[in-house]
Amino acid sequence: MNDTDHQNKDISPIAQDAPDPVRQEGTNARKNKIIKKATRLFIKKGYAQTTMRDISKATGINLGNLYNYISSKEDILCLSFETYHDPAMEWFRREGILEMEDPKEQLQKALRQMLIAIHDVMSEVLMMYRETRVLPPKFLKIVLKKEGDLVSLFETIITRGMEKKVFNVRDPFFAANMLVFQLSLYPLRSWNLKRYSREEFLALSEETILKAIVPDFP
Amino acid sequence: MNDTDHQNKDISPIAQDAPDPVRQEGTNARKNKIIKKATRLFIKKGYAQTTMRDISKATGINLGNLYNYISSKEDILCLSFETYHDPAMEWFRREGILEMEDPKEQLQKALRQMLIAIHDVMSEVLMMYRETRVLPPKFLKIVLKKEGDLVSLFETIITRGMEKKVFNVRDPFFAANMLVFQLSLYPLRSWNLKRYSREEFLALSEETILKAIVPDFP
Amino acid sequence: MNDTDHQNKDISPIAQDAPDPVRQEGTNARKNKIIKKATRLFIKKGYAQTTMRDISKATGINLGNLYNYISSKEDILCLSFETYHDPAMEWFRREGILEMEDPKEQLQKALRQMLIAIHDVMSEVLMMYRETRVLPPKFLKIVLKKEGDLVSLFETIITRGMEKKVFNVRDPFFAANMLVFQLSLYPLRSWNLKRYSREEFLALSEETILKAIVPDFP
Amino acid sequence: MNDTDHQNKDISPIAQDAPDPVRQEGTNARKNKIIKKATRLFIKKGYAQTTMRDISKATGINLGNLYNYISSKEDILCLSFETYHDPAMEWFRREGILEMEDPKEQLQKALRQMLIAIHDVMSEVLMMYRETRVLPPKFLKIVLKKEGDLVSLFETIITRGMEKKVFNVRDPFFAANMLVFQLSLYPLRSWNLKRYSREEFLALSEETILKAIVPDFP
DNA sequence: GATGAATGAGCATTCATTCAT
DNA sequence: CATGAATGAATGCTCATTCAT
Repeated sequence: MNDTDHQNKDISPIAQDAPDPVRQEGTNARKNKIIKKATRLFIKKGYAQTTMRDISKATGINLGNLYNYISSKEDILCLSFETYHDPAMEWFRREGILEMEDPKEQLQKALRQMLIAIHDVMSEVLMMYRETRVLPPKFLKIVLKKEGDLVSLFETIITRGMEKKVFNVRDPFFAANMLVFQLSLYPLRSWNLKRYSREEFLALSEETILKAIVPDFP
Repeated sequence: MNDTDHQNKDISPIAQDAPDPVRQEGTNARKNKIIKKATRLFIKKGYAQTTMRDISKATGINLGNLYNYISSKEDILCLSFETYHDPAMEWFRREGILEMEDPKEQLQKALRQMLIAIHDVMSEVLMMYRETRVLPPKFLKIVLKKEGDLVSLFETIITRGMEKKVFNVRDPFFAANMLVFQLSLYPLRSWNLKRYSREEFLALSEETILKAIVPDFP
Repeated sequence: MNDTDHQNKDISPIAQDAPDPVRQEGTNARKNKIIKKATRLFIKKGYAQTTMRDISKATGINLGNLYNYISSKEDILCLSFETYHDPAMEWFRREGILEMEDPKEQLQKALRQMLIAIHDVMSEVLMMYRETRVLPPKFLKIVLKKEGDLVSLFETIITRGMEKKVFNVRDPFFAANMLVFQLSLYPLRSWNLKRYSREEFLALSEETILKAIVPDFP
Repeated sequence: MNDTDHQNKDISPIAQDAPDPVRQEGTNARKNKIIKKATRLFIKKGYAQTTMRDISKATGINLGNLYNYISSKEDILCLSFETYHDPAMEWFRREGILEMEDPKEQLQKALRQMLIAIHDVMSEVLMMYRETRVLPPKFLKIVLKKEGDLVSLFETIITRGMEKKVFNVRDPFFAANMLVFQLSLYPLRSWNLKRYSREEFLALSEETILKAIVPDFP
């Protein structure tokens, strides 16, 4: 009731870099465990089909006790989104990609970075595509905003490349949308793409995506 | 009790076009109505959040009576997949695309056809992406098979174009997968693409997709 | 959700007088049974300590099925209040007390009427005193309004008697409040009043209450 | 976590008045604090709706630690009854009312004393009326016994007044019951009596109550 | 004494499905 | 075919109380 829900900024991956590991580490470890295990269940069975009892069993944490770490089942889903959604963009920014000079190199590096990131959490991405609907409206807005931001980032890169005449697309915003969407090819279509090794897949994706933007590629 | 929201105006169009007044028409019309209304509910609220009571209310068919037309809630989902999944490929075949000579023209026509088809049932496509997980394994296999078939079709076209040197991709199977995936851009990303009119969107999609396959396009 | 709760004007005791017993009698009978049995449980164990399972067991109606007749546990409490709260005032009005000429006779009749009515549902009155807190705010307002109306009725009677010099109180509104409160003596203090027969109790109450209002009574 | 609502200003007044600095004072102060804070919660939210966590938060005493001072939630309720129930009668006795000669003066003083006492703890009285049901049978018996004793006290006074011909009631025991009940008018009906100041209310109550006992009053 | 994580029984409510009529 | 009451297992969540530290 009068508790503030969603005090969950504390699961950011940045915490791993923090030189000060002397906190309520136990509590956080528990919380992370819940998120991780629950995410696996959401992936395997779907959010609606996963019960709190499942999560209790999977984490080994007593059902009632679970609620000392999270505030509701929905809360876990939101936390899961935060855990697997944010890092992608964090990594993106951290690499200083926005400061790169050559648009072609810039696009290529950003693209590869994202392809790898998404490939490595592909089940989570698939789950998020599926369960977005269940998010509480407030949180949904945040998620879509972040997703929109990622598109904008690529739009900026593409626009710069257009001005420098190294890229050629009819509509940078559309191209950015398509590009970001294409990043999810593997998570959403992995059942038909098993024949490719990780490296093969990354190379093929990169080439195919860039072809639509960079003339005379490769 | 005093419900009056039985908007029964949407008898399945197929039933109306059929020149054959088969006797079980009534039964079939009912079944189609159930599928259609249930699909709208699945789209709006999600499969898990839609109750049989919702479907009963939406169709105006008594809850118990519903089970005279369908055998379970899951059954309705499968029927919904069939209804909106099959036509796409049916239209595809019906147009005699497979018999066309010029690969470029062939690809272009097939692509446009599919883009239109998917754009017009985009909500249904989005729903299917979301709820695939719920399908019983047996039926899931069928759905994936069909989806794989569609990819194969495009693979065939692309391969022919490669042989005729009018297309240029590194891996036809991969290209076909990416192409089929790109078809779903609108259903899955419509929230960020509202600024485009239907025609604008179709043109942009077509161009972007072809660029990765046809050299010197347009 | 989109059902209209509290469609429960149909439990008024008047229904018993109705010459037309051809309705959804079955449903209503069930609902009344639930209210009645649940009220007994609320009386015996208290609202919070009574579980829906208790009510299911007491009524012989399956737990899930219960919800076809009522919409929530809280709903049952409200229905119970309506059932046992309203009749008192209905009876009051029906007797045409407001039209009586002689204030003394009028007050005496009204008082006796109410004493009897309350004596006969004393456990229910006690329960209502106890559980008022649990009512949803909206419904609580209605209940207090009705209670206030009853006080106003007596205030009117007393004021008229004052004008006619047959009553003597310093403050009619206060006197009416005290009078209405005194009506509940038996429900709230029955544990200490067992020694009196019903008739003894009614006579003593009437006399004691009137003494404070009518000079030289009896 | 970051709670700061520990309003610890209300150490029990009894502890402050006590001239005896017993060593377990700390423990007793804690216990009194628990009772006091819990009572406020019982008043505001009801016994069933108040959780031990609420009490822990309100007192600033750790949840587990709470059980070092009280033995159960029910125990707190009993202690609360004792705290607010006993003083009334203590004050009564302390004033030496039982030794007074003139019955009229005696009744008037006793009555006023009780009216004031109850008026000042009216929320507590209301709470006790509501939650009596929850008391364990053994303790309930004690409470009712005390309440019965209070009635007996007034019965004695009234009987003496009858013998001295200064009072006139048909049944002293009934009159005493009614009188004691009338004392609770304010706690149970305060929502309809806000228009009176404390002094107005006390005067009106006194007059109305006495009218039923003392002939030719005032 | 103090802490707060742990326990597990219990609660109101929902819902797909069945079945007698 | 149609009805709608009936079933009962399941679900998310709460909470008094205990206990190791």
